[in-house]
Amino acid sequence: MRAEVLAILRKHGGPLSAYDILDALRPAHPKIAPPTVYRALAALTDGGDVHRLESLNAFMACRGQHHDHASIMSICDDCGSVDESTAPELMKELSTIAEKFGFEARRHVIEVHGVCATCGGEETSR
Amino acid sequence: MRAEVLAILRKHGGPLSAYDILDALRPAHPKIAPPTVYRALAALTDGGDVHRLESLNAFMACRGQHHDHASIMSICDDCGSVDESTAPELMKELSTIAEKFGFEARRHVIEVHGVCATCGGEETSR
DNA sequence: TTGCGTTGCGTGATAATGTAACATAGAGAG
DNA sequence: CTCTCTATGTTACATTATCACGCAACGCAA
Repeated sequence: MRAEVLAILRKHGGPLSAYDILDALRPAHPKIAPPTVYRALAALTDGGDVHRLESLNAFMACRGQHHDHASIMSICDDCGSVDESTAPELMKELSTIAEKFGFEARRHVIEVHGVCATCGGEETSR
Repeated sequence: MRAEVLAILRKHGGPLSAYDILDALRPAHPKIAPPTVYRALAALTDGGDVHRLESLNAFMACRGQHHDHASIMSICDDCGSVDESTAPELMKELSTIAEKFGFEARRHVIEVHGVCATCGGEETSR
């Protein structure tokens, strides 16, 4: 089941809601219900194969190889595309900031909303 | 209405769901419905008086003075407390990373889950 | 005054997202 | 075989969020 969910996410490329995935699974599994999908997604996100986009309530296959460190998700509010990038040193800074208050960081959620290159056109040279 | 919602959030101090707020408003407004609360929250988040915690589906009064730049929300997964901090230079870095792909950043969501000083200080394996 | 646009809110319905609780099925160890 | 563990199926429900419509209040200009 996890493999099927992962395949759907990879094939689609972009973010999908749990219920989009549910619909995609229905042809093959007519009787499928939400808990099955959520369980598969939980296992996949735990394993680092899938990211959850908290600000979209959606899920996306992790591109590239598994990394322990979290990713920066750049979300285009215009076309809905999402780009994944990493910046380990930035994560470290972030953890350090939290640690100043005795906070022990375990999971980073970093999502940047904006407009992607395609949608933004070409101006805005800063 | 916005003022009432803001007062409730400030008084509580921590994060509240929209429906928690709804319940808090019910004594004074017996006929209140979800759209009213969501409209007030939308206006308050737009104005920077309230933060939305995307990974909790909750809302929190902004502490300190209004800042244009986004905040880093440190969320304790144990006790639910949330600390707000800022790091403008880190935001800048983050925007810069996104800009490498031609992405124009407009809104940053940065939420760090972990264990706060109070909860982590004591040994607990609940 | 009247008319007009804007804004905020009420109302009812419904959509979208997520979980709890318990039942079932199959693999592997002893 | 039987026990146990894990994954999944199943039913029902809980939580979070939005849509569409209408109305009342306000400011403001003719």
